Parts: sequence; structure tokens; C-alpha cells
Amino acid sequence: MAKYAMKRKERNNGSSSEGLSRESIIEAAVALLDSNGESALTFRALSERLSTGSGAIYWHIANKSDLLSAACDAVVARTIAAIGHGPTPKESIRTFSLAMFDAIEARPWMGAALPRAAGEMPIVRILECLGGHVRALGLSEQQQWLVASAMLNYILGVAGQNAANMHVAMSKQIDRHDFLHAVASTWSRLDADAYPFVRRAAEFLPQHNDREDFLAGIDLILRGLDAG
Amino acid sequence: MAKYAMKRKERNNGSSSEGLSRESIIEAAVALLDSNGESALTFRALSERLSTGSGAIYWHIANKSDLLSAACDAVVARTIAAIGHGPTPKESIRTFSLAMFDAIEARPWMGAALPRAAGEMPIVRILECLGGHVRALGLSEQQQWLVASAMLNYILGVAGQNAANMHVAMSKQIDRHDFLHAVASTWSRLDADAYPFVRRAAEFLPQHNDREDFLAGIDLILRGLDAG
DNA sequence: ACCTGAACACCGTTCAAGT
DNA sequence: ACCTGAACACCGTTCAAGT
Repeated sequence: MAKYAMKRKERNNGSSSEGLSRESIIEAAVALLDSNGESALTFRALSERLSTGSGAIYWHIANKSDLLSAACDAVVARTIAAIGHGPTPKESIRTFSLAMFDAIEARPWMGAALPRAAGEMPIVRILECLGGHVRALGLSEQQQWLVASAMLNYILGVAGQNAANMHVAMSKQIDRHDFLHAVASTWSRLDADAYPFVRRAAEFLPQHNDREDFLAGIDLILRGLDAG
Repeated sequence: MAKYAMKRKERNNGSSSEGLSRESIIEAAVALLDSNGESALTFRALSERLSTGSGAIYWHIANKSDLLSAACDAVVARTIAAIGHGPTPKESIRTFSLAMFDAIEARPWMGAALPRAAGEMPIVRILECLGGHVRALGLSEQQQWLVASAMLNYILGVAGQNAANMHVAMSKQIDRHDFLHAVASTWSRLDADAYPFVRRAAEFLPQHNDREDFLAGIDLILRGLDAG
């Protein structure tokens, strides 16, 4: 008498009143990623949370890469929607960049997934935002593209490093602060002749502010524009 | 009479005359990665290539992340060793950055693995090189760190995008050129009101030069230094 | 059209047992 | 000390079968 109908009933008793859909799957994926990180997103865990079969997801989602990209897109879209314009184009760029930084820091899985979504919607959204602000700076089209893509690459680079840092910290069961101390400690024991710069960097690594350093990088690129 | 002894004999008939060692494992890992990409590096394939048991590798290598990081390190070390100094600090930075770009473009697996090696040796090597050149620019220590890490993040961002692009292209069995055309075609069909910048970018995306754009980004950061 | 869930073809990692 | 290879505990993805 139909496991099918029972499952269907079960699912509709859950929080989402409707049946399976692309949106409900993505929503569940984001919840899974947010609660326990990238490794928590498996088709088995996802189908259990949605009270469905693991194969059912493939009717709505092409594959895991598509799922991760869609999860990023949902978060990026929400993040962008919440950002206001700044008084000047440059301020808008700074505000936007910081919003992206905060979103990525709040969700380490996105720092890892975003760089892998090259050319896809979440990246398109970010590029469009950057481009819109860059456009107001009065540069040639060629220059607009160069600046916007340089910033995109910089943001994605920081995103990746952030994610990698958090990943190691989590696997060692320590927090960000202890992790930075551990890295600094390793760096300070490097050969003094071969690694003078990194050894000095180790000294102020523990107390540096990721967010401020990130913004300083954005400002560096913006200042390069004036000098051009 | 010992499978053990037989295996040992078999291994020593191979190209590497010595037994298993960290170096020989890393060398084999790089060869595997170079020939068939990231998915080709499995402990099973690696142990077969080395004529050993898959568990044996764990005597010399902590885990897969360690292996990937060590493979990156081997390539980065070789790449850096082959770079000469430029006539000025800025030229040195440009030369170094391009060498890294070329190394990453030649090995897409490294573009994906490098950003995941946060704080580890391959990153330390890159940071030290950048720092050494930045130091010659006569900035404060704080400024030196900001510039070097901004460049590192930018390079890693480009590396990640490059890897992601190549990964998609390979999975679709097309080359870089056709892939860029496919992305451009998708972008040009985006909503005109919501994505004006990306739509215009789509027009010159196919004929743009990744390497030149990358260098333009480095120059942008370098110019920001003058303006500061 | 949409869903089920067993089955397939893999993974990284461990570990008792060997030499 | 170093190596073997079966076993463990997972994966993503497919697909015949259901409704």
C-alpha cells in the first residue's frame, strides 16, 4: 500500500508545506552547510532531511557541483539584496566588498565553494555589482573590466584562504585565534636566512585583523586606479 | 616465501632505484596529477604506480591533504628556483607573478590545491618571494605585509578561477577557447536590465588574454603603492 | 512527471599481520 | 622500522520500478 504515498504524507507534515522543489532542496542544503560545514552536505543527509529518496534530488538538481553553486547563489543573492549604496562609487565598492567578506566569514563553506563556481550565477552577480560601481568611475570599458575582474579575483582569493584556515582549525578542533597562533609559531621556527620576511610576518600575524587587511587590499586596488 | 620480498624486488626494478620514500611518493603524485588531473590522484592509483600497498603511503605521508600540499610545494619550489631577478623590485614582482601564473596554468590541479594549503610551505615560499621584493620598495613593515598578502590573495584567486574553468572545460570535453565562448554565450543571454555589465563583458570575453589581464591586476596593485 | 531506494563503482583511512 | 592488503565506513550517481 505504497511507501510512496506514506513518504509524501510524511514530507508534507514537515516545516515546508509543499513537496520537493529546487528551492526547497537548496534551502535545505544551505541549512545543512551552515550547521555543520561542507562535509555535512551529502545526498544521503539531504534526502533524509527532506524525507525523500536520494535519487529524487537528481530530478531537480543536476549534480553536487550544481547544488553547491546554487547554495552559493542563494546566499549571494540575499547578501547583495541587503546592501545599500554608498555616497560615492568607491564607498559603494568598499561597502559591497565588506558585505561579501562578512558573508564568507560567516559561512566558511561558501569561501570554498564560490571559487569553484567560475562563470556561474553567484560569480555573475558579484561581477555585475562590482561592474556597476566601477562603471561610475568613468573609465574605458577595457579598464572597467580589468578593475572589476581584479577585485573579483582578489575577493575570491581571500575567500579561499579564509575557508582553508577555518577548515584546518575545525579539523584540529581549535578556534581561529589558536589557529593563527599555531601558524605563527610554525613560521617563527623557519630558517632565518631563507625566510626572513615570513618570520617577521609571524610576529604580528596573531593580532592582525583579517577584515581590515582585506579592506586595505581593496583600497590598494582602488588607489591604483587614481594613479593610472 | 613472502609477497613482501617479491614486492620489494618488483619496486626496485622500476625507474626509481630506491625503495619508498616521501620524495618518491611526491614525485609519483605530481606525475599522476600532471598526466590526468586532480581526479587521477588516488591512494590506489598511487600505490599501484609505486608497486606498493595503499597503506604503505601512510607511513610517509599524513593524509591526502598533506600529499596535495607536498605536491604543490615541490612544483612551487622548482618554479621559484628557475626565476631570475628583475632590474627593479617591481619588475621582479611582475616576473615572479607571471612565473606563478604560468606554472598554475600548466597544472590546473595546482590552481585548485594551492588555495587549500593556507599557511603551509607552498604558500610560505610564495609569500617569502613576494615579501623579499616588496621589502626593497622602502615601505613600513605594516605596508609590506599588506601589499604582499594582497598580491598573494590575488594570485590565489586567479589560480582558483583558472582551475575551475579548466575543470568545467575538461568535464565537458572542450578546450579553453570553446569554454570561454560557451560562458560568453550564456552571459549574453542574461536579462538586459539586471546584468548590463556582465552582458557587455561577454562581448570581449572570448578574445581576452588571461595572462595579460592577470598582469594588469598586478600592475594595478603596484600602482596603488605609488599613490599611497 | 515525479519519486523510491537498492545497487554500482568508487573513495580515504585503518590496522592486524607480516618481514 | 617499514610494508601488505583486506576491511571499514563512507561517497556521488544511476536506474528499474513504482505512483
